[in-house]
Amino acid sequence: MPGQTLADVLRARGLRLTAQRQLVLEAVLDLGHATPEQIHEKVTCTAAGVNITTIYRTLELLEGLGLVAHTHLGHGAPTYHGAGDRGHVHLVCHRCGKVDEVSPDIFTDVRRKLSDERGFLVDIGHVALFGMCAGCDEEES
Amino acid sequence: MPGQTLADVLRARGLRLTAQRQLVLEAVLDLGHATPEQIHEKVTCTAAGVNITTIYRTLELLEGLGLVAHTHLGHGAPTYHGAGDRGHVHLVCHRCGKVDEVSPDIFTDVRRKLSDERGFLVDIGHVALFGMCAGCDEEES
DNA sequence: GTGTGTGCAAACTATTTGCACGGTA
DNA sequence: TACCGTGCAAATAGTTTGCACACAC
Repeated sequence: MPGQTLADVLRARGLRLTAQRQLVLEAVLDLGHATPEQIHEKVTCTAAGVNITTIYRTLELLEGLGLVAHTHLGHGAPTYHGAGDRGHVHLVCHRCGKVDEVSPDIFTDVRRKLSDERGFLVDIGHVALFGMCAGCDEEES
Repeated sequence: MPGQTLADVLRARGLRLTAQRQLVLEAVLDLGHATPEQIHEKVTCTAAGVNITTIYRTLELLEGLGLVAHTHLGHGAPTYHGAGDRGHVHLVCHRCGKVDEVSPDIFTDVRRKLSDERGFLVDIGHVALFGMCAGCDEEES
């Protein structure tokens, strides 16, 4: 029950629970991967009149609260997803733009190597791999 | 001698060799990882008056010719590098913004797994991993 | 009632496009 | 000479900021 959690987290910091904040969080969790604009669209379906500015401000807030996280999936459109989804790696197709997810388990070795050899701690929730998906690969030929 | 190559590649497609194109390519190769703006700055040192528009158009052209490639390294700033550098993975520090590189060899297993299990072909030249570098990790505590 | 959150408009950054001139081939 | 490439200005997309009103507490 995300609504509960949101209220709690907000209250704990002396922040206010508003319809917009609930809607934005709900939209993010619901859409899975979404740009601010897509979230705006979704929210607008339920509550017309919510400003895109509010979407940006709310996303920033929710990210600060640790409820959502964002990833850069190319060109420049950041996409947001629930922070509970931490631990999924994005596969982005260059050709069709489709975004898929895989378990971060396949990264275990890479993480260890980078940590040992470089002291670099990979943030799995923020990883995106670009390439070509199965469908587009077939068409390619 | 990239200049030679550039001339050849351009001629082969009936395109023209211009000072701007040479300068942009040189800047990209020289800077290693650079945003369009940084490239513009660099080019401007040598030849003032080159328009940022030209930088964008030239980068697009050079990328089409396979001479340079770009990667998204966060927030939305695309960075360009020589296509000959194909096969390096970027490590981007969330904290200090530093960009490091590692050999793509560490990705061999991941690539194979994704290819086998998902049919997804990872474009190594386009990979960026986010996280925290050794230096920032020490300061963090 | 008080102060935070929102909407609106404008500013800003990054990038793209249209058009006329200049330079390469 | 012919046409590509460039510079300039304006358009566009994405995001941020300032300010006044409204609503959660």
